[in-house]
Amino acid sequence: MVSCQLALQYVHIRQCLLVVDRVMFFGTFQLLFGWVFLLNSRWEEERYTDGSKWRFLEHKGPVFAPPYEPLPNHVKFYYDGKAMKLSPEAEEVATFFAKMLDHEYTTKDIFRKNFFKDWRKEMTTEEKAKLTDLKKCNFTEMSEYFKAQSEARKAMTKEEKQVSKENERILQEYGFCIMDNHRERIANFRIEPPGLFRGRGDHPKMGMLKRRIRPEDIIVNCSKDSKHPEPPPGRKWKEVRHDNKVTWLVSWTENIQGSIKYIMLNPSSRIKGEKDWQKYETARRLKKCVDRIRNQYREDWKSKEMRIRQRAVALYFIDKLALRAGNEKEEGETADTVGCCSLRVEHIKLYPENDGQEYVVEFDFLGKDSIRYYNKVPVEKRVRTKAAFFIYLFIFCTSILNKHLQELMDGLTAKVFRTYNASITLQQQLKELTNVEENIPAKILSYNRANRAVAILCNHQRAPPKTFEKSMQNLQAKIDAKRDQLSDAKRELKSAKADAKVRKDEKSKKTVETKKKAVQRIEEQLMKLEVQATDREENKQIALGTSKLNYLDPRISVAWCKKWGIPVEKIYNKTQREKFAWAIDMADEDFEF
DNA sequence: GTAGAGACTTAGAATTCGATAC
DNA sequence: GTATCGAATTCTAAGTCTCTAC
Repeated sequence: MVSCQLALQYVHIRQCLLVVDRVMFFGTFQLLFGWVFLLNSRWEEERYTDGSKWRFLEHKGPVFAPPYEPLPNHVKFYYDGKAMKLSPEAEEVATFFAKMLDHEYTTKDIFRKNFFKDWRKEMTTEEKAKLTDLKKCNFTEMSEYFKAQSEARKAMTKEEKQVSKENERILQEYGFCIMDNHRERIANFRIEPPGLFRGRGDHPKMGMLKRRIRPEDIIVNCSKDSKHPEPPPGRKWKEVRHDNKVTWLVSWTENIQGSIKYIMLNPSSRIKGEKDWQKYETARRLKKCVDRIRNQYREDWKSKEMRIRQRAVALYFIDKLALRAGNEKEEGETADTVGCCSLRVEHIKLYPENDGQEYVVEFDFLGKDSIRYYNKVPVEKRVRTKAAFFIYLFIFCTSILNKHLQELMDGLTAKVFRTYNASITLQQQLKELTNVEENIPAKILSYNRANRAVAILCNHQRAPPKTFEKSMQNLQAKIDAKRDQLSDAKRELKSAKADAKVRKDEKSKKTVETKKKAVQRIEEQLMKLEVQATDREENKQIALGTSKLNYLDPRISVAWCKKWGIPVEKIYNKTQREKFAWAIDMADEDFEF
């Protein structure tokens, strides 16, 4: 606990020191406050005991999507083969569809149906009467126009620079806020532009119109004593709130699901960094009592109460397979996806014996983001018997499960098991796979393999990149060329050696040395390419970044780097290093998760 | 105890950036 | 200088979990 507090304090101190770096942007005023903040630690304690998340918050408000620009007259929309001028409202919605014309979405019935229904709401009475069949609508010319525009944008190098200057200006003006005397980066300061809703999987609402968000929809959150963000001229905010128990700066309600959207801080901010660190500390606490909890749920399999037996089986799956909790969802409102507690009978098959293994459970269901989870696992005999009850009779409620977990350990929820099992797997895999003899590229391949083991555990998949085959071919071509280069270099070395044997002079000896070095250099380059190819092939369908960013305690990776003298830059890019700054500064070689 | 709102994290796809080869 | 392609970044959907009102 003491070390946790020290670490937390350290993070705060580091944040204050960062103010020095930021003085270029922010001036000495900020620097001065940074140090006052550093010295006034009592202030900190107060913030953590009264439940507030901040003392002072000031920002400029959100950046709205640019207004709709009507299409030039020569770009036509056709209905039933005839050109037709649409009203601006209907035209805007039509452009959303036109921009997606090449996408598979526009071929799906639900998407088309939802789009057409919402599009008609934006039409004038005459348009409504005339446009009755989506099949007769021709958006090709619109689509071609947008494609040409995007090509032209790519070609304009100089003007592009103007755009990025403008982006930088907007970033500096709206992309930062002041929270407790620190200038913090805002994650998503731009309001989501209007468009067509793209749900994942078979989403019943795909294609619906995501309406334009106006200042009147926006709730702004800031300090009472701050300079409040101004709405655009002649407009009003929905509300200006001063709630320091929450971390969001701006919120609005979206029209598809009726859920609230937020503008929050960047992962590099103090508020997010501390939360992340706490998450890993909870997972480390689980490590200390996981044996007791595992014994307990094994014991519970024998319980006379079915409720307890089922709970124990669910927990076993969450622990062993890193399944998500699986909250209940409103039927028909979202894609049909499940997690552990919402599994249904059709998602599981039970085998007394399968492929030479006893008591096998086969899982086949769509999880978060409609990613398929398929796994066949041998389980303990009792589980198989209880699982039969579980899937027939029980749809377990996650809040009851979490309540039980809370009793087992303070702060324990189903999600903590995922964090714990992911991090401990990485630590074990790194120990197992890192070979002392290997050079840095080979060690990094081992590091990536350890990461992949975690990604497989957490079922982090991605669609193979469209350019995958081509990129593999390119890499293979490079490897072949390098191999040719190597055999040429070896041949040259051989002949230089023979030459030196005959001549026996200094010049030919030097030539041999130079040729030797060339061979070594090419061998190293070749190995690097081969490692890269292996890595890319193994990564084909695995979303490596997800586990790396959300489940793996960065101190494990940083400690591994320190142990093998590998620069942290080799495993974390700039953004990742900013997010994990707390860990990079703190972790040492002996860190044990 | 339960439903729903609210706040926050986790997630893969889409887009943009920038290094490299020519 | 430009084209290409992989990496980095952005975007926003889709989860988890807590809290509150009944």
